[in-house]
Amino acid sequence: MKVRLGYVAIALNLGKVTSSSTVTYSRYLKMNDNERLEKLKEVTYSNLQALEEILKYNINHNIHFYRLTSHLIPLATHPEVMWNYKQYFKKDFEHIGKIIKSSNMRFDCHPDQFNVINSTKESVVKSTLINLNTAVDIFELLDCKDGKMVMHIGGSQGGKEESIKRFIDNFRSFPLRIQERLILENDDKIFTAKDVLRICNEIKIPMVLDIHHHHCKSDNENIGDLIVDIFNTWDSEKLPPKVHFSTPKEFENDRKHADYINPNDFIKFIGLVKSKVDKDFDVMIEAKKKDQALFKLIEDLKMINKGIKFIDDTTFEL
DNA sequence: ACCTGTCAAGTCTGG
DNA sequence: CCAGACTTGACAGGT
Repeated sequence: MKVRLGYVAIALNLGKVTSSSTVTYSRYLKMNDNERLEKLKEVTYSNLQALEEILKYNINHNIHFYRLTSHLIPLATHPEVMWNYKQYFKKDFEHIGKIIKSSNMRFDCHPDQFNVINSTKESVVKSTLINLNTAVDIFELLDCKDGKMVMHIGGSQGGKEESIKRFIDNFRSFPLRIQERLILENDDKIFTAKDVLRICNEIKIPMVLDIHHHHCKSDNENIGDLIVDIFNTWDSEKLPPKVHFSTPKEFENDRKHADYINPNDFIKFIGLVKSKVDKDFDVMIEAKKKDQALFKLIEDLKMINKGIKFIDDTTFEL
């Protein structure tokens, strides 16, 4: 059984390099027409350069998967701006797309929490649709066919059952290009792993298990009973199942992420999975120290050993 | 150089 | 019905 490790969005080892620079709308309003377009292009260019640098860093460190920032293109979906970034950066996207493809890197994104598929407000669902379409546009510009969007179910207005029904109805009303790229994750407040599994089975899309969220909100469900079915939601996918792992900051079930990963908890979890299912899978490390936390975990795992055998920088077998 | 408040976007709670 | 919490990084403006 092979397990690969990855991290989220920001490479701290690269210092100030960021692919999430922004132009805020209030800042934008203070500029004249020329300055506006110049600024948007300048920031976008710098974000794309940074993304390329981060991807090369990932490749150099044998990191096989990565989550793209949701701030790559400033104001791309703002209703009063909606500028045509595609027209200016087609070549740059193509170039970066080739880097991703040549390294065979798994490449996902996680639209921000104000995207709510099951919102009771039509305006929110509408802007969510715009944002998700833009995320798909970016995948397509990168020619990234396997890129997925990780989302939560959303709010619970009118009760959980009603909210689930709203989610499924709205999901089915979305264009296929979005449906095909959506994958769903259990959250830390409302929808448990079992809830999300049920939804994923009904609409036939893969589920990402977030084990930290599960500890925050589980309704006493036992993850060992669910893990086989969760992994099975990936059966018709090219990519292996994906799991998010983080260590709580202050106390057990603290929703905030700690700087680093507790290696013993990590080993315990991996052991639990192994006892239930024999499938390769990917673990996304979500920690404040990002890539540094990933590398520290790897060092810790090598030290503790416990039958974990690394077969490349970020992949181990057990 | 360092610190602080603000930023397009949602949801939920509690007054 | 409204204010504040939740929560994250970037950035502008102040010291």
